[in-house]
Amino acid sequence: MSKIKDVIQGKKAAKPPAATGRQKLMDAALELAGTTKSLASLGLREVARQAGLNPNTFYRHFKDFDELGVAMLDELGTKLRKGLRERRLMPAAKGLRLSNTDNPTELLREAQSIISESIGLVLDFATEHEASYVVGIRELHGTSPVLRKALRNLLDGIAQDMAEDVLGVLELPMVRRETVEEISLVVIRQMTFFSMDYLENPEQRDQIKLRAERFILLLFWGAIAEEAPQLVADVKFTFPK
Amino acid sequence: MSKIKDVIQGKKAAKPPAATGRQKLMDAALELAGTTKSLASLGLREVARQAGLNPNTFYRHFKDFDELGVAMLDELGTKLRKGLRERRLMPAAKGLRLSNTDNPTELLREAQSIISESIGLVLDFATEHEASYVVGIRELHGTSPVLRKALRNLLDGIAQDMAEDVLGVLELPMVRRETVEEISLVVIRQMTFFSMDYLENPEQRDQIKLRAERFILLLFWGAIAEEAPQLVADVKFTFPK
DNA sequence: CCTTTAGGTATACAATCGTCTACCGGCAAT
DNA sequence: ATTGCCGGTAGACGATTGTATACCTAAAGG
Repeated sequence: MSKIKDVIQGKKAAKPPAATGRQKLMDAALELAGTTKSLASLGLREVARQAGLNPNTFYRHFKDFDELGVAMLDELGTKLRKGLRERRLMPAAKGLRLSNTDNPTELLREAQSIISESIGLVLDFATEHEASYVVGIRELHGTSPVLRKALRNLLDGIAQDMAEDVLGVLELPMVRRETVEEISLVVIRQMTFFSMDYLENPEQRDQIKLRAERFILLLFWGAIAEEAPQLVADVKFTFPK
Repeated sequence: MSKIKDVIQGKKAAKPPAATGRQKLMDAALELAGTTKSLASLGLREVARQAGLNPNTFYRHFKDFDELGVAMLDELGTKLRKGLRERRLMPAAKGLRLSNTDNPTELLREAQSIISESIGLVLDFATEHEASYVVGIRELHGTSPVLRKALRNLLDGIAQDMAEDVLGVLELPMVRRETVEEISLVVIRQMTFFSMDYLENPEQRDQIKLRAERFILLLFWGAIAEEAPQLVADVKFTFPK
């Protein structure tokens, strides 16, 4: 029972169920930015058209494109951090506290498996939310200072989470807190490269994932070697190849 | 003695001396992209105006914006790799071959100073060519597949250089070639982050540089610990703090 | 019941855009 | 001496852009 006007203008043709105009705009922007252009280079009319809305409606919800961008990245960040936080405590819930200094070899073997799992979580998330993910990484080095800062903060926050995980769950007793935080930061940043490779080369995913794991292990192994050299010599531990 | 037409249209007002139209366009694009927008979002007329040229002149030299971008990044890449290659062989020329396995402590101390120098080279380059550098990193994650691929190849090439440096000059006997190549790649990629931080936070440059050095040391230290654990325990070597 | 407000629409305007066609001077080669 | 191209300009085109003004409706609040 749609009115003539609606038919002419193609209204009410939203994709999923009903979505608030704001969300429609964000979805439209995501769709366009994911395939074609960068967020900052999108046209106001362009997104409005894609959303099936009047150009002016844009102003009702956002005044800038930066504002829209921040909202989008906000959504992305929330989803990501929630997703990671939800599952990251699983080892702790399982009562798995790896502070066993008696058998460091076994400790490291467990640590490796946890790292592998975490990497898997991130890569899975990237795969499932490819569009948002790519847009996010794009804006990380993009032209808008506002969005850049927002992305930096997101990554830093994730790095903090990771550091706390390592310190809390793994309880690596031989590595200083400061070092763990430093490692977490570079790991999270490096993951942007790994995950982009992962998305762009589906046929090499296993290998890329392995590389990422090896990278992290190298860092922690280096840290352990720095602060507890004797341990390294004693433990029999081979890297995955 | 400029003609009236020229005055009206503001011609002949090129900045440095005489530049071929092609170069003028590239400079103009760089100037605009460095401050305001992303390469892909630049307007043909916009750059032509900035270059003091007729819009149509653009077509004489490039057919795409991708083509202009490739040319610019080509220039950047050539400058960068040349600059690095010029100075990278200095240690070798000095006859400094660090394959002294008798005194690994001293070896590592030298290695550290070489790393520090190399990092300095990269950061200095970034500082001296800030505009081009930032644009390059921006396009590394940008929207144009062509430019992305070009940038990837550039980084990969630099990583290869670095790997050969490490293998040739340092001659770390205990680390496998494959590992060195892997480390070089992640180091070069991580340097994009470090160098952006470096440019954006001039007051923290010393600290950022130190972080970068520590990062690299961690990786190599980890690799050594992996493949020659006993060495780590024997050598007395403290990280810079 | 009246009024405000939030979300959406229609129309209009000046500016900018990419591109097409055509013209022009210099320089080199035939 | 003529031909042809290379780099540059001029002008015009239709399309698209961001924004301003004004109108509409449904819901909420008093």
